[in-house]
Amino acid sequence: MGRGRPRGFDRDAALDRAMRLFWTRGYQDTSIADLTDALGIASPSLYAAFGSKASLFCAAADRYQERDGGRPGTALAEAPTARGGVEALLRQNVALFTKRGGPRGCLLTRATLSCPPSDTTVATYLERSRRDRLAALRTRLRTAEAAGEPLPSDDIDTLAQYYDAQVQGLAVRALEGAGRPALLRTVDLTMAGWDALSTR
Amino acid sequence: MGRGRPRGFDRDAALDRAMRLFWTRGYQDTSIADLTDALGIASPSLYAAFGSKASLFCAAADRYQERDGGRPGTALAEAPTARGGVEALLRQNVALFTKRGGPRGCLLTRATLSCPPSDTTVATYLERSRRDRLAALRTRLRTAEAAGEPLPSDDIDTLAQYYDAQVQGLAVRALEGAGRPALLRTVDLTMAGWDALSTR
DNA sequence: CTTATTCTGTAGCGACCACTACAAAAAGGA
DNA sequence: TCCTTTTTGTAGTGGTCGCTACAGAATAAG
Repeated sequence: MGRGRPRGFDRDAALDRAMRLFWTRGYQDTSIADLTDALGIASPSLYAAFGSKASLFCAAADRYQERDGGRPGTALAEAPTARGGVEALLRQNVALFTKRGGPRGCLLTRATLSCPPSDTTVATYLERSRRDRLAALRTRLRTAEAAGEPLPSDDIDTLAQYYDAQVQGLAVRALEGAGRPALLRTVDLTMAGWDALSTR
Repeated sequence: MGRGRPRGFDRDAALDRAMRLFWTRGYQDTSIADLTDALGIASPSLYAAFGSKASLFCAAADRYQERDGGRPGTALAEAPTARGGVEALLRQNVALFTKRGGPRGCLLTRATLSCPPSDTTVATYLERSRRDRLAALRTRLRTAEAAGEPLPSDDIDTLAQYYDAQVQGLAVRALEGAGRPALLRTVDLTMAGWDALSTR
C-alpha cells in the first residue's frame, strides 16, 4: 500500500464535518482555521488531503448531494407520478432544511448567495449542480407528459424553473428561521396549485 | 451653520454608490477598500460620515428600500385588489431583479444569505425588514379578506409566507442568471395558481 | 540497518480585513 | 488675526485570511 507515513485522521469523517460546517456557515464565512479546528487537524494536513478551500468545498458539496441533500432528488426521480415526485421533492427539502440538530436551509443555495464570483472553482461547481437540478426536474416532467399525466402547464421549462424556485424560496425562508410546519403549509399551497391547474 | 471644514463629497450620492456596491457584491464580499474606491473618498471620511461598515450597510439598505426596492411594496399596498397587488409585487420585483445595468437579485436577500450572524447590527436590521415585508403582505391580504375578495386560501399567514417565498425564489434565480422573460413566465404560473384556487 | 516516501506540527508567509491616530487644511466665530 | 470646529489625506494599527516552507516523525521497500 502506501509507502510513507499513514494519515492520522479519518478523511471520510473529516469530510462530513467540513460539509456540516460549510452548511452551517456558508462558504465565505467558514475559514480554514474553523475547518482545521472542527476537523481536529492542522492546515498542512487539510491541504495535503483536500488541496484547497475551494476543492474541499466541492468535495463537501458532493458529499452533501450524495447524502442528505440527495434525498429530495431521488424522491423526485423515483415517484411513480410527476405530481407525487414534485410533492416529495418539496417535502423532503423541507425536512432537510429544518432537521433538528442539523444546519438550516440548503448548503448549495447558501453558497450560491455567499461565495464571491471571483472564486471561479466554486462558482462553476455551483452552476453545474444548479443545471443538474433543473435538468432532473425537466426530465421527470417530460416523462410524465409523455405518459399522459396531467400537468399544471404544458411549458415544461417554465414548470421546472418554477418548482426549482419553490425549493430556493423554502431554503431562504428556512435559513431566516421559518419552522417546519409553516413551510409544509406553503408546500400544501403549492401542491393545491398543481391540482387546480392540472387538466387531463 | 456648520462651523468646521465643509465635507468634500456628496453624502447622498456616496450612499447611492454604496447601495449599488452592496447590491452587486453582497455585504461580506464588499470591503471598505472597495467602498472608498467606488465612493471616491478615503476611509476616515467614510467612517466620519457613516460610522462603520455595518451602519453604512443599514443606511444603504434604507436607501434601497426607499428607492428601487420600495416599488414592489408600494405596488402591493396601492393596488385596488390583493390579487392585483400580489401580481404587481411579483412583476415589479422581477423588473427590479433583472434591470439592465443594475445589479441582479435583491440586496436584502443577498445580504441575508451572505452576512455572518456574528454581525448582529446587520442581522437585526435584516430580520426587521423581513418582518416588515411579511407584515405588509399580511395586511394587504387581510383587508382583501375583509372586503370579501376571493383568496387562494383562508390562511392569511400561510399566504403571506408563500408569496414572500415566491419573491425570495425569484431573487435567487435572478442572481443565478435567470432572464426576465423566464422569471415572468413563472410569475404567470403563480398567478394562474391564485386564480385557480380563489373561490368566491 | 538505510533509503525513499508520505504525513504531521510548528511557525510564519504576504495580502487583505475593518478601523483609526495624527496632523494639515478649511471653514466660521470672536 | 487667532481660536475652535470639522473634514481631509497619509499612514498606519492589530487581526485574520488562505496557504506553505520546513524539519521531524512514521511507515514501506531494499
